Amino acid sequence: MNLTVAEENYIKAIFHLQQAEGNVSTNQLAASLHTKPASVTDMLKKLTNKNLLNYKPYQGVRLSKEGKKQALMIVRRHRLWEFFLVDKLQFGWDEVHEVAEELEHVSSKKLVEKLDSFLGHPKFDPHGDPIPDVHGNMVAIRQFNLIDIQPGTLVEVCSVGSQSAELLELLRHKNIGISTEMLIMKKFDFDHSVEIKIKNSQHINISQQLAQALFVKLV
Amino acid sequence: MNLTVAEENYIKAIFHLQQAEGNVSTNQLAASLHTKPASVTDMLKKLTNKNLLNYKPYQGVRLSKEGKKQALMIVRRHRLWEFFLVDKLQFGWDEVHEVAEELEHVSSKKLVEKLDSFLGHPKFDPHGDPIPDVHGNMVAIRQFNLIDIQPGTLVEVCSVGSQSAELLELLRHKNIGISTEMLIMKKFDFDHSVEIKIKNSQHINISQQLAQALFVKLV
DNA sequence: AATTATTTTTAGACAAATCTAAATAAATTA
DNA sequence: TAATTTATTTAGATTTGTCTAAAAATAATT
Repeated sequence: MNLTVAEENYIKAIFHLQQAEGNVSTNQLAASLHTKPASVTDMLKKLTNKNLLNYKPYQGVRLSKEGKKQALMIVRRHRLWEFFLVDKLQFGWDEVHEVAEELEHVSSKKLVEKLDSFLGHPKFDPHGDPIPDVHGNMVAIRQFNLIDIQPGTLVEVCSVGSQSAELLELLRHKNIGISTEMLIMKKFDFDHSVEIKIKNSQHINISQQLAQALFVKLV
Repeated sequence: MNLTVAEENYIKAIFHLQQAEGNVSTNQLAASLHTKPASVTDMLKKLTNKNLLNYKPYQGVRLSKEGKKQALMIVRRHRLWEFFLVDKLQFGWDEVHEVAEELEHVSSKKLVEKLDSFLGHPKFDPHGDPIPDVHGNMVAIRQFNLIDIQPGTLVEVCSVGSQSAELLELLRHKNIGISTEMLIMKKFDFDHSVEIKIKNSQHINISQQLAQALFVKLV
């Protein structure tokens, strides 16, 4: 099953839209892909012939089993590259999307698996979205960057943004690890640092850089 | 100047062919790109309109100044990605070409420059071909991988394949550095190690891994 | 120099992905 | 329910990059 760039973009857009809504409409897709409804109809027919979609005219569309499998692999590539760009190339997490849109279409199986190993099999991308594994499995819950959490919220650390020795050293020093629970106390505008309180411990301050490297879930 | 993948592939092919020969013929290009002469003629007209080529019907073609500039940036991306694949993702140097063919078309300026920094501004790709810098300048001489040199040859170290601490430690220990001259004595089939003699020093043995990381020129 | 062979270009067609404009189906509202 | 609005599909055209077959230019050979 070899897909063109255009086909992959349709599959990915349908995947994301059908998470929220049920069946995805032609107009929704056209808006999402910055194209016209007539073009969408054409492509839906084509992808239906390839058994990637369940599509009935006027009834909207959903991914077939095979379509979902393809979508998960595209999302996997996209999020792995986003992680690479932030963790290795020092991109800001807000400037990686467009570049990852291009890299995701390089589909060498070997490249993707070696990249995954090189990155240390990350579970979440820099936005906190889960990265599907090689079989398409991924964590269901949405994780948040600590920097985005409002004061007063109780959260639990789920994963860290990189595996660098420097980060791990700092985490050990602050006694923060996976599944550490913490209450967000205050955010300081001056340096974007965050004051937190770890269960049965004192208040500590976390720098912007560290907060951006911590992914948490609400408890 | 935004080029399509097809256009970039033509520019790159012309660049490589005009190194060897003078003007590049339609048939040569068709063979090199696995396409038909008629298709080549069409594309040559198109690229000529974009001022990337100097082309006269029946007279063959050469890159214009702007075309050469574009070609050098494509080659730069290709070789940087090849270096990345071998040095970071542990690909064999003989299996990177096809993947790099795809990655080279991702043309984000920022991506390429950050990748270059991340890799330590390498001067040669894993095949010993020079990597053009951001201005299109590159070393003229062809370098060779030490592993490919025949016994009896006198060579001089020009660059090393990576900047890892582990490699640098080993080189220091063996007293090998840039511009070290060495005579290749013997190659062992069992482990692909190489016996060399450094000027004014004793014979030493170099492992396959180390030999692959050393780039030399003939003296 | 005339003929033959090779190379290159032109002419016309095709698939992929898109578009506009018109037609049709579905949903909404009076 | 009928009329109207909105959503979707069809029909036909366009662009990009390719192709085959035929024509034209160049090169090689007798």
